[in-house]
Amino acid sequence: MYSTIKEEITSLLHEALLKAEEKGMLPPIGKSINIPLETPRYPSHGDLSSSIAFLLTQGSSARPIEVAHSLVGLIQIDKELVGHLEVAGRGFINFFIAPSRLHRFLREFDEMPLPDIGKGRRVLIEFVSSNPTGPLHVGHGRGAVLGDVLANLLEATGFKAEREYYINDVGNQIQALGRSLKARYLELLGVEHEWPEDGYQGEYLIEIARALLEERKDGCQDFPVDFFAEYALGHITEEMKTTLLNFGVRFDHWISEKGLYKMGTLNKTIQDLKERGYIYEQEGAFWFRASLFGDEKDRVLIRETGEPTYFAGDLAYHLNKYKRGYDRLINIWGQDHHGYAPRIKAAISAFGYSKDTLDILLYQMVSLLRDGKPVAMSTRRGEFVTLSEILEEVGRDAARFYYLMQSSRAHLDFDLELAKQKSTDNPVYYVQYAHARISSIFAQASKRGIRLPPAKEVNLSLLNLKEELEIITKLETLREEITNCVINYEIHRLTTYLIELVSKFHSYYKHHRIISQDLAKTAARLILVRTVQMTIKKVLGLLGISAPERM
RNA sequence: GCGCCCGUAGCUCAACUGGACAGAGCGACUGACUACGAAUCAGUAGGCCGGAGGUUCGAAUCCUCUCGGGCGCUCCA
Repeated sequence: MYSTIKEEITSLLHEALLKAEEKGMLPPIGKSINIPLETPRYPSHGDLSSSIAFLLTQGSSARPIEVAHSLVGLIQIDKELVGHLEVAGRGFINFFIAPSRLHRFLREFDEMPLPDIGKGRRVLIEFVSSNPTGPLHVGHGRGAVLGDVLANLLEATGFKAEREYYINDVGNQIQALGRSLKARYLELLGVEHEWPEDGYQGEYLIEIARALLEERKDGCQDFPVDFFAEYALGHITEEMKTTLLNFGVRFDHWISEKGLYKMGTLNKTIQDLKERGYIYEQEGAFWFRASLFGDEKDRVLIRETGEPTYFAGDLAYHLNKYKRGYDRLINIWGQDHHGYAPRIKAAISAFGYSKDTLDILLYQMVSLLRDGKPVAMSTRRGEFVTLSEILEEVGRDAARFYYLMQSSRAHLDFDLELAKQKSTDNPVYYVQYAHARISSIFAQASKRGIRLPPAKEVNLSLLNLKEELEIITKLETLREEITNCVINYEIHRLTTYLIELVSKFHSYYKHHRIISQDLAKTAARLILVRTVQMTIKKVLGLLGISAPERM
């Protein structure tokens, strides 16, 4: 099993700590102490730096710098790992990685899998799940990319991840959708009709009405609203599937709310809750005692009218997910649903599932900007730019990268002009360019009849320039970076990683020849840039973005 | 009114989850293509991390207050 440089140095520190405890130099702190070790901002502070001495002296009169020195005295330096180390500042311990350790990383790169974090555990990611009353727009795009990339990351790190879309195909808004389509249909026939008060005014319904007319001629005037609702739903979900596929997002399951009702899931769930004593009747409605489980108040499950609320269906749905045997559930929601989280968490704990098994990843709202000005959007009024239009205008790669560049916790301005610019304004091309550039180095090499031997047969110690060692160091941190992404759901870090890596490469390329008369050095450098290329490709792949050979 | 999130360079955003001197890109201004792709590189300018207190060896990061923006607070979904 491969261990990272960081893990290896951490264990050096760990051993030194144990020794110090044995010798009575330190009070026993317990072996479980979390040893801080991080990449410092400044290269002069080493490749990795630990502030452990500060931690150890907290609350005592001991001086960090002295503790640091004694610890350093106890560290068994492995010359193949650490070039040298020093105590600096007021007590930091700085490690400088031995070049030979970096060379070993390159040599073994091909056989190095990503860390197995999941160990085969099954995770269900539910995302997008937009109401099927109209086309997808920018906001849904953000959820779609986040969910898709998170699923990719989980799969790459040993989880068994499945993607799911929950279709809310019942309820008031679906009725409104049906009435709206019927109105449009009658309109096309020139029949006198009233426009429904809560109708959906978007153009898309006119198109769907035309399709219906084409298919069924004028025989549907007296059909019930349900018929029209069904027809509209079919069209809209098909459209959504197509858009998502164009965006590179594929779902394993499309779950219909109506389907769950038909299976009796809802009734069973409510019955079950009743037996557990978490339901009471008041003012003609049935309430769930959510406040017993951390929600701020109780919630209605069955309305006075006898109809279930959306929450009731969602509760049944979540229970259904658990019954399908997943170890962990992830829901990706827009920030506008955050108030809903305690409710659904209360529901699952009422059924005995730990709240920790459901992670709700919230992303902030997205505004669409054109010419620097926000574009107002409303599904109901039919004013919006669809995701499909954005994709057409910006392109899949650029759109995905744009979404992924910033933390999901921050509000996102999707600026159409910025996103589609083919310049360094748009880092996606900066990254892809590096990949294409390396391809062309290899084209050049083969034109000159150079063939690249396996890394094991190349003298990698010829890679001793500062820039070269920095690039390898950066390559080596990928595993850690990915681990952090998976654990903290901070996907935007991968785009930052790529930009940093690629910037080091471009600079190196500009200043040093890869292919030269010196065959041994050429081979070593080719191994280096090939590893850079493979890394770019790997990460872009996780982000669902192509890695072109030329552009 | 209550709750959640966000305020960092002119603009869009980072900052390894409490570490050492605050980091990129764009925009502005200089410079670099007769050897592997200039969608690139090298450099200059730009900051009271919204504000005020506090916690400690150390704060953009944690706590309190405050100002500004977003989103919630339905028998809507």
